[in-house]
Amino acid sequence: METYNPKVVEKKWQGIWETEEAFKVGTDFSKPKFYALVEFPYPSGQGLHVGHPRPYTALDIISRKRRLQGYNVLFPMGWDAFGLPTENYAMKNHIHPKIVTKNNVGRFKQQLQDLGYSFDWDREVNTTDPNYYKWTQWIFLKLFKKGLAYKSEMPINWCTSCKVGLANEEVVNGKCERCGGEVVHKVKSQWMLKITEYADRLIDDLDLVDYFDRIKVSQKNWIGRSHGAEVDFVIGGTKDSLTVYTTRPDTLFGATYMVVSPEHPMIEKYKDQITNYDELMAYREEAAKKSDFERTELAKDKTGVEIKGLKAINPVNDKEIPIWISDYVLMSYGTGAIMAVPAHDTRDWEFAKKFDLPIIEVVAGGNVEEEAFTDVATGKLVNSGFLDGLEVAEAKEKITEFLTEKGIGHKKTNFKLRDWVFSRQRYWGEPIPIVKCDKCGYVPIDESELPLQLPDVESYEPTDNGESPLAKMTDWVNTTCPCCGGPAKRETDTMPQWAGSSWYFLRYIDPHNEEALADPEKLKYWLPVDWYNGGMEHTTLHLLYSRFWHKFLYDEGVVPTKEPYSKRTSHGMILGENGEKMSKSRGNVINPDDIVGEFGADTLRTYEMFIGAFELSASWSQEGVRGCRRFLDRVWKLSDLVTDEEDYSKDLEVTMHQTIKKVSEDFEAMKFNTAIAAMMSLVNDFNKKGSVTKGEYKTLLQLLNPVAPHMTEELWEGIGCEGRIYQSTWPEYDEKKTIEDTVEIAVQINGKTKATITIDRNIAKEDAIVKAKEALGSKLDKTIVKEIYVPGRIVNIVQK
RNA sequence: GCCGGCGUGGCGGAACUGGCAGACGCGCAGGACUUAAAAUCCUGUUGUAGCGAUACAGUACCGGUUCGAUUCCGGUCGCCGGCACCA
Repeated sequence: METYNPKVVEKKWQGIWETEEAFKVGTDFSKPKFYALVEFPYPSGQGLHVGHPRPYTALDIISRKRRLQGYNVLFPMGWDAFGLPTENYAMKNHIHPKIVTKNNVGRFKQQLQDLGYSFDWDREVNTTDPNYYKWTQWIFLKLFKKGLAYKSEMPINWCTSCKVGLANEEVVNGKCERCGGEVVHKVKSQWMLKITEYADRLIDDLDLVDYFDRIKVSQKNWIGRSHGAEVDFVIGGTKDSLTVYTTRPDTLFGATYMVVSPEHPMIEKYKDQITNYDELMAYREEAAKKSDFERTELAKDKTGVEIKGLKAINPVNDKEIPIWISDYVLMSYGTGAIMAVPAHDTRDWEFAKKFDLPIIEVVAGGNVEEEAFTDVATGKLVNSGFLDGLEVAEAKEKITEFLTEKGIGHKKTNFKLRDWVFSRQRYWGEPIPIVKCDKCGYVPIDESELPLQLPDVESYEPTDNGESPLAKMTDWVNTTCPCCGGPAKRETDTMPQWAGSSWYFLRYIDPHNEEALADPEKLKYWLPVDWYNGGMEHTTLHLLYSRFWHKFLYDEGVVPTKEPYSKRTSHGMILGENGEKMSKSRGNVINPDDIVGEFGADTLRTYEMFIGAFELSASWSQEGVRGCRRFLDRVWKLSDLVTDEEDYSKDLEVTMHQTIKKVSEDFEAMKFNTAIAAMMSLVNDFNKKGSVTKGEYKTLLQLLNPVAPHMTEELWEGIGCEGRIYQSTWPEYDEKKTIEDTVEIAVQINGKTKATITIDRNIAKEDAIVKAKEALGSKLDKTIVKEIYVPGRIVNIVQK
């Protein structure tokens, strides 16, 4: 055969696959299904990054294998195309974001097609397509009608550079995740989604799914569920009480003061009784000025002011204790107030030391003068009246019962998770389908009016007062109230980028349906997604948001499953040759087009799978790419050594069965690197032997096909096989034939290998020991204490 | 600080439930082919000593369990990722 020319081969087969509709999703619902999903890309102006093909190739391999195994496979692709960079580019170059998106999508699509992925392109979706975002808006209306979308005046994270409100998740170290600009607090009326309503289920239902452990752990930490109690402290001289949340009700006897957040409403309420109100206000103002970043930066140095004129009463011992304000207590968590137990909480301890407040030990086991004793596993209660002598866990139970009986407290679960800030003061996003009427308030538009299309505007610049560019479109903004028919104004904020990506996997199932988000019968067949792979960076945001929406749609009867994805895996990043993250400024960017041009798509695919453990990050190596091309060249050249024999040759039969087993299992476990290594070994075996039977070669081509689909199709045809390799059946192995009859095992003395022997696999222990002793000969020179034989593995003689 | 992960040749990385450490690839060295180079093919390649068979050491470090530890346990150091005053 002539030399391997990927340029010709790859174009040829991409054309054939398209003509033959090779990867069109099957409609026979009696067949088993497999839904493989990769995160759809944001079509940026830079084109495909060399990191994209890693997860795409991985699931392309799984998908191609599943097709050969007889499944209906849904492996779709689309575009998460709303977003800031497009809008920024549009602003700078005065091109409509629609056009920018179209161009970028065109480029991305061509690049993906050049890589030979088996996507069914008839199911392509685009979040910016009105026929798509119609349903994003439809879901929003459902949320609104259920009271899960609400408007709230609240301090939001405001990026001073992008002039846009950000979700908590978009703020990294007090900076804007996108532009690195300073983030400050700004009070604005925002649309919020009540994800907190689903907090428990988002944790508990993780038991129903198969996710990488670290993904489950991150989700749990992010939701941050904690169990404790709320306790009421009476404010001295009033009938009112101050409620705190604590996870350590057992330490109640050690509460020597209280702290409330600087924004706590009780300060206003008791303004008249407070003698140092001005001082408190000054402190509050200082705290408000600090950005979140500064607040955490200065975490170690506690500040605060005592509220003079008010005291609280510790409900268990009736002691009068002071109340302080400090910015280490957050208004947004718990009740905005805490009971301080300096002996057993590190922050309270630091605060007490600084302001010289009493520290009372109530759990024995540490030295509370030196540091807070926070261990809950070992200590016993002291100085705690009826709790004395109990373990922490018992004391918690007992005190909570006591508080409940007395009506001054109760069990309480809290979450770190906050509601989702859903508004963006931006143009390039889904319009929120709500109008505001002075009489009727916020009114949803009628479903029949969907999609509510984005109007064309003159300028995409956000306004300085923080309003969306849409606000300037008075023709669009002024409308009538769907409820009373009076004059009303449209909502001008748009949805965040996370909206469209929260349900896109549903639309792939029935992308052209005009009557519904998707046909229920189809949803029933295809859901849940069997295997979803995506980046670790999306575990706390996208993954959580889409699980939330899915659960909501489940409650609404729209989707048939509680969870959207039954399995979730994550890939590692691809770094530059110097081991650093690829970036223009570091000058270490690899362009996938260049690799495809020089070596071919099959080589790029093979290399990215061979580069290292799939879930770990890996550095690029141009030499490594060359090595993979060499491997493919060797497979190619092997076609000259193919004999007519359809069976496996006797001497390689075991190796063949072993390799099929290894590759089949390793693909499933995403151990692509070792699967490829096994195929390289097999090729080395063929070359050593100088020939390969047609049967052996066909199997090799089928095993390699998911990784290098173009080349294997060409060779399949080249050696005169029937049909296409994509229509063939995944090779089977016989477990019995993966085991050699004879095996070479190690012979050890005291655990150190001294010789090897070749024995029959089923040899009796006695015979194995005899053979081993023969092999050791004079090395056995002491008294034998023990003889160990692990069948098929090792003989170990212990001598003294 | 807390949570998660990792530490193996010159490099990327293998090693099933504790059983011959270093598969496979890269690089390097030597050889074949060539006028020559590239490409390709063959041989070697953890370190130390030895011509050699071989011996000893060796999976971040210290210790433990075991006939036997890269794997399990305790401690130390280092790197990466996430969260970060969440009461």
